[in-house]
Amino acid sequence: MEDQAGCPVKATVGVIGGKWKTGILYRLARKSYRLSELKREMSWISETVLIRQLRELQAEGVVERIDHRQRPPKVEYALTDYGQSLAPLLDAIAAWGQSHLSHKAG
Amino acid sequence: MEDQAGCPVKATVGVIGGKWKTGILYRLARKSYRLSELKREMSWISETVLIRQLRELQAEGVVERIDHRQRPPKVEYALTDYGQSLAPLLDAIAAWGQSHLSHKAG
DNA sequence: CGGGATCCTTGGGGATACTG
DNA sequence: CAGTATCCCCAAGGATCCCG
Repeated sequence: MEDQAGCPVKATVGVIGGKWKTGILYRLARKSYRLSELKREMSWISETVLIRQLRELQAEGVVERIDHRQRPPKVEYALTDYGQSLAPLLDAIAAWGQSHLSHKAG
Repeated sequence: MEDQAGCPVKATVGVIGGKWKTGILYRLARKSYRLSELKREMSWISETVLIRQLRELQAEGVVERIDHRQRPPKVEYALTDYGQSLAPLLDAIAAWGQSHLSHKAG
């Protein structure tokens, strides 16, 4: 049962399709974040999973990890240049969600 | 641990976030489909799941089921007017995926 | 602060069989 | 053709403990 590789929609979902990835990317599209910041702003995600999803986004080349090599540790996460190409998509997702919430609220 | 309801990104993901939903919606944005057509074009999805995801999309109000009440049965699926508002988003998803595939291919 | 290693849990996806 | 009804499974998400 081949999975019709090469489907554009699947390609995108493969990158941003984790449970929290769009939320992470949406934030990173605005500013770079320290890990502790992300943990605070998305406190409903377990730390393990947050880091795992960041790693996967790195592996896809859309997020970069910037280690400032300081004591105490300071590590930032940001979109790569390539990841920035997702910005319009992320905005579209947020915009539709916004109108959807209004729609449901009446 | 509240899940930060009211987040626009989550609202969208809640609607289109199934494993195959974007693929289904992307097709329905172009034309209405009979169930058997969808099954053929997305033959890698099990029938059970395909129908389940269609039901969920109906429940969200973005897909409508049109029963022509014929023998043999003829049922069509299409986007609702509201679902049509997803079209730009679906295009953006497909467009990014397309460029992503080129990106990886070199 | 920013992780890695481990183990547990769950629900979304899937296979199969049957029906009007 | 267009479904429904079950049962199953595993990968993704999550909790916990430990570390430089």
